[in-house]
Amino acid sequence: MATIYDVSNLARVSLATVSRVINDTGKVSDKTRQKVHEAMEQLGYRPNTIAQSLASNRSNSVGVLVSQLDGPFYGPMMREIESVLRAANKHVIIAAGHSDAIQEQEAVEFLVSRGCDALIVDAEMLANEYLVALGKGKTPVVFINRHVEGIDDRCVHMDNLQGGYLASRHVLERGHRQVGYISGPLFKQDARERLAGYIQALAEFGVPFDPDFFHEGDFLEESGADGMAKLLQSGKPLTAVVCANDHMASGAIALCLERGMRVPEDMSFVGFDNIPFPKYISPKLTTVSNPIQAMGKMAANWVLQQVYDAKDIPFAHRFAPELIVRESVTDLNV
Amino acid sequence: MATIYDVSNLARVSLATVSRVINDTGKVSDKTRQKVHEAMEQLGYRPNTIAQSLASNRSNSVGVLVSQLDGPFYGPMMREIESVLRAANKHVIIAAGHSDAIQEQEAVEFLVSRGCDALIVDAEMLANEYLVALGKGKTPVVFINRHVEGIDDRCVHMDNLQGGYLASRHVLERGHRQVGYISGPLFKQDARERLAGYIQALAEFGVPFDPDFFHEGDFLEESGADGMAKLLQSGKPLTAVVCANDHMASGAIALCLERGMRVPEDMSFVGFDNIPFPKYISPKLTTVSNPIQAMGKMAANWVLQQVYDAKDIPFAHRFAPELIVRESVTDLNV
DNA sequence: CTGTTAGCGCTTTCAG
DNA sequence: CTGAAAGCGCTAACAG
Repeated sequence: MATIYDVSNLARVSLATVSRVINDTGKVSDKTRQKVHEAMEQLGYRPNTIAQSLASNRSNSVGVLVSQLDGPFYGPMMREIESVLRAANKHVIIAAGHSDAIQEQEAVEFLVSRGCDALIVDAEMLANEYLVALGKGKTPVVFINRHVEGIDDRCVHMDNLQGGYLASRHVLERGHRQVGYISGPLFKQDARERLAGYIQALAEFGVPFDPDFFHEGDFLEESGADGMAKLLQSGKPLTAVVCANDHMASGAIALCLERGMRVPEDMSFVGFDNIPFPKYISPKLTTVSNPIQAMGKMAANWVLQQVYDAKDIPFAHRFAPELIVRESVTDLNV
Repeated sequence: MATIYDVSNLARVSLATVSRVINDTGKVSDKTRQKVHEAMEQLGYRPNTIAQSLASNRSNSVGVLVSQLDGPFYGPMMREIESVLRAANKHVIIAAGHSDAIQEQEAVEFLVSRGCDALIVDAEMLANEYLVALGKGKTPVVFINRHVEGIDDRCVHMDNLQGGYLASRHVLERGHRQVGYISGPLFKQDARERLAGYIQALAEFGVPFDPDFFHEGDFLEESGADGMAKLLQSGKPLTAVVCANDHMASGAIALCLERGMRVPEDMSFVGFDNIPFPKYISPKLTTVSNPIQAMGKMAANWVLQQVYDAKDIPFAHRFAPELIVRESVTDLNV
């Protein structure tokens, strides 16, 4: 492999000059630049990025921590991040936290110790204090999918409350008054916020919150079924259920269908996240979009801008969800 | 940040000795080792991996090229790869090819030029010749999900023919004789092999291949619907369709349901890949498992073994698919 | 067992 | 505009 030294020899210029044309830094006469380019071409020269990193104290790599690599959620986000960063010729180094605080912390430390220039972190389990400390550390970090007080400017997140509100208002507008809610685990902020949106919508329509219509799940499909079973057990005349994510909605619907109920005729559902389901499932789920891809892109752009001095890109911290009306809510007004 | 030099100072030993205890290479007396460890601890020393890489000519990073980062397919594969490699303290650098030959090639070159110690490549569009050349290059490469003649020993793949055969035999065994096939694009090897399995099964049951019962799709959901429409158009009494992947099966089933047919009563289906569908879809799809996770793990282990001198791990090149019988095939024998 | 000494390939002052 | 030279932090012979 040719080195910068070979190039400088062939082009009859100094190392420094070659380095200058590689990095397009400082002034180099067109003629010299030309010579250097020719020499590089001829030798098939490729800068050794490791050496560059060592000398410049920059790794040109960005660490990304997600909780899961699989699932319909993080893939699209990763896709955007990778796409933006690679276009800028940066590495994307991934690590998975597997929804476990210890693994998440290890992953963060791994990425930091690897000399990542910046981190994009989707921390599901790590405590706020840890994140604040991390945010104050030397390595720039942007948090995705989470809003942490005190480091607001480094958070890219969606308006979960608004999402929960939109979902709930939709069923209320369609005349439902016995509206259940299957929540995510309440130690998670997004779950709390979505629930707050539900409560806000209820209040707006003058519907009291009924504990019998509430279940705290864990965002997994099965807990949707469990929650549904619990809501049904109350014996009260439930007509609709808002679920804090599509997975739980899926589980809840499955349970209803199993018990011979029709959806949405007997029970309406709204999900959350708008994960891609196969087209032939029926009914098609009304849900709330989660702009996860836009957030991924934004986080990557933030890194480009903060760390790699990229041109100005308007930065948005908070992304708005949108209600996606499909077929899983029946209209009681007609 | 403390350097190895600080540690050697504090511990009153030489740089070399510190390096030895870090890498656990060469002989160091317990007492010295102890001193060094204490010094490292005290300074919170973390080796600079960039410098390590430069000096040792190893980046400790493995490049992974997948065609898509999203979708139900590559996530689980990435998960295994990341998990194995991080446990060995190696970087995983990802790049996406987006099912495009040029992007795939660029991604490969990006990863190579980044000094990855090895590559795990899932190349969808790159030509065999390119892969062979790549395999002969300096950077060790393992190919996943593809069998390339001439570099068999570097390929981790599944037995697609057997998979196609299992799927087809299943419907034949259940008495179907008018069996359609919706194929993947035939320029792809896996699509050809799966089709060959179908043809083999037909032959075994003495059923002639009928071009009217064949459609070449592109592995996407929509082409499943298109293909189904075409098969139906022949007017012949089709009773079952084998699809080269679950996505197309999904599209095909959707079309049948839309047209008022019942599945599996009026039309049976077998898919391929066993991607996770929500539980409440009905009927549950009979399909063929794709041991993509096992293959990911195997590829990662191969890298550990070949490049990082890991302990011996039995290596399997070819993984067997399994038929997963669920509810989408009706039994005509009863 | 331990220390000395060259580099790895590149960036970056500092002069000229 | 260009060159010389000093490292970046670490590994790996080679002596001892």
